[in-house]
Amino acid sequence: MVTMRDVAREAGVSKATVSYVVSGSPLISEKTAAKVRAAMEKLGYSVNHTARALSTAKTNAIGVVTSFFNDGCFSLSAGTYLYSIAAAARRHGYDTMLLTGEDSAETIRSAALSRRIDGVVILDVCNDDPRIGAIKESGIPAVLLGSPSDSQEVDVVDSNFEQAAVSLVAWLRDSGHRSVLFIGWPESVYARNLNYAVRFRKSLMEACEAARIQVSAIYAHDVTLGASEVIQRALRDCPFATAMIIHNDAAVVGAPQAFERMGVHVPEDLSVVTIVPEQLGEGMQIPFDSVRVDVDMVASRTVDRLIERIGNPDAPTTVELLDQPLNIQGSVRALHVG
Amino acid sequence: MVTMRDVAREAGVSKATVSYVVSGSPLISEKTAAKVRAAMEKLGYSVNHTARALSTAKTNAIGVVTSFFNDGCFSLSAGTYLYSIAAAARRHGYDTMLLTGEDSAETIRSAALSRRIDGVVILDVCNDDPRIGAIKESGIPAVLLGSPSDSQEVDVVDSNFEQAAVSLVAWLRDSGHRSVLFIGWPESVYARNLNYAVRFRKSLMEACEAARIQVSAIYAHDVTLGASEVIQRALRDCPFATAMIIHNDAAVVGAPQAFERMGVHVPEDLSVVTIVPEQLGEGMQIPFDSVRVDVDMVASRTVDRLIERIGNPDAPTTVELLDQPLNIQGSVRALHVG
DNA sequence: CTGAAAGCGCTTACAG
DNA sequence: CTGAAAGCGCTTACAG
Repeated sequence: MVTMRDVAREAGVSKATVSYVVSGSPLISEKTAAKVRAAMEKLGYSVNHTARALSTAKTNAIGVVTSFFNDGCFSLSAGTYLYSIAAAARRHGYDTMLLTGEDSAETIRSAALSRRIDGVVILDVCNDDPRIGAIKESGIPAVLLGSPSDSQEVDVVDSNFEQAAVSLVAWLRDSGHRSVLFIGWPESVYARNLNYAVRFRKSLMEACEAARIQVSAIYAHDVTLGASEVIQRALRDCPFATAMIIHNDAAVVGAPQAFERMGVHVPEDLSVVTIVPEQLGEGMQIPFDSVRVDVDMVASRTVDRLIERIGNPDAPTTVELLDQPLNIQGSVRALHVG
Repeated sequence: MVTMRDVAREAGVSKATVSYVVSGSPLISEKTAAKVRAAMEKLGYSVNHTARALSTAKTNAIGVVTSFFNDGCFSLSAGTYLYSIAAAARRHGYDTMLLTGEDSAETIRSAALSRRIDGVVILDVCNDDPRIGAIKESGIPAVLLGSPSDSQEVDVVDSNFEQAAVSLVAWLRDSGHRSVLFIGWPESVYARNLNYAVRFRKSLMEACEAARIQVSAIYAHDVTLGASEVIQRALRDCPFATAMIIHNDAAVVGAPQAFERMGVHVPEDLSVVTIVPEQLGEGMQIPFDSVRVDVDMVASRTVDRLIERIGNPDAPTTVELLDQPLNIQGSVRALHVG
């Protein structure tokens, strides 16, 4: 292994000078720097990350905690968030560590205590999430990608699911719809208090109430892609509904086939709106008017916030809910009010 | 931050003794060890991972390199592999670093050079994968989760796609089928030489030839879940085929709806077999006779192999292709030979 | 503008 | 069975 010592010797300077060149200090003359760079090049030197980390007390790595599963089934969008977070971290010069463990609160605690990471992003946040306690205890810089009812002074960045619900309801209301079906996640997701599910539903119900829209909620049995069953059930139970709001990635993906099978034409027979991760919408050509969650942007902002927090542990905490755009595709029909 | 010094002072012993206790050396008397443990407990000590890494020249972390995408669309199973790899690594006491970068060969090189990780797992391996060169150059311990045509003396662990193809063909042949449709990944996937796609197809074609089964291959336009289009096209083009082999996760997921829409009954009108990640099969209740790839087992074995390699860089390299079981669900009809 | 030196928090022969 | 000491490869005041 070639170290700074070797480079220093080769270039005829001291270790300190090499170090300054590596970190790009302007104090070093260009002439010396060139000499050092030549030596590094020649020897194939690369700074030892561990040694630097020990010296600076910074690992330049963040952790990301995710369960990967919701309700026992592999989450369709977990990978997307991971990817976007890792990419954003890299832009800041940080590596991303996958913090996967049985007991994720414990995982956070030990990662923090052993100083393996400088900060942590929490995904799939629930209300009363035990991981929040672990963060507070260990004092590790953290950002919740999710907005629990009580974030306990931990930074929050997330999509604005409240606004999303409001804008979808407004769109249906303005188009004259007065009776809608809500297709949700499995009940267990709400029971676990997963914040995005709970927040969207709550806001949706309130918006419908305010708009005097009648809602029937139907929940998927499980998180499967063949979720057409729930849609079928919904339409049977509520034949008078003129519109459907879907918040369930798998059901959104399965919906076009379900409609086709049942001979339901969108929007002639039924108007449909949804909320989905943008990547899902693109890749799968979701044909519904929908709020598109820009995962890359949300992840990016989350990492930005974490880096800021690492840099300034005492700054006041913030809650950022990012509005997501409504994408109109012609799946909502304007009803004649009569 | 509480260090070994603090613990040593508190317990009235030397740093060395504390270190031995932490690492569980049997040389320390139980009495002393108890004293030290009490001090650690009292002060809330936890070993500083970075310092240990510098001292031992081991990071206890592995990297995993994945593109997350195949053909521009988010891979349905990427997350599954990541999750299983991270879990397996954890069992060995290793952390998992997400190595995501534009130029993944370069990413590997720099991670290796800066000694951030002890070894690396490569996913989505292609024939002539440039990352293999980066591995050889940097000399970092590595395992390919995938089996390229030339693995250049790098360890390989993967599902046995050859055997999978053979067993699916045998099953169709024994059931009397003589003309089958093959639904593959988009052509771009084969063009990129993604090893699992290429290997499965090649083995399939050979097995069909040997069994005197006629094959028509149809490729998806893109990797979308609404891949029913390709199935529809296939059935139109080859109405005489009695069976279908699908190797394309998205198409497998979309197939039941596609059949339903087209009024095709399985297995009465058409026999169907597939190969899918087990997690997909479970979660999505794929109703087809299929080879189920046990991702967890493959990932686990991959990590085992990597840890062995890290422990013994000079051991001979191996290629492990793991047979996957055929799962019969009644989607193949026995034809009367006549 | 550059170098000598201390220090980051561990581990590990080695001596006792 | 335990401790003093060197060393891992960096960074960073500090002195010059």
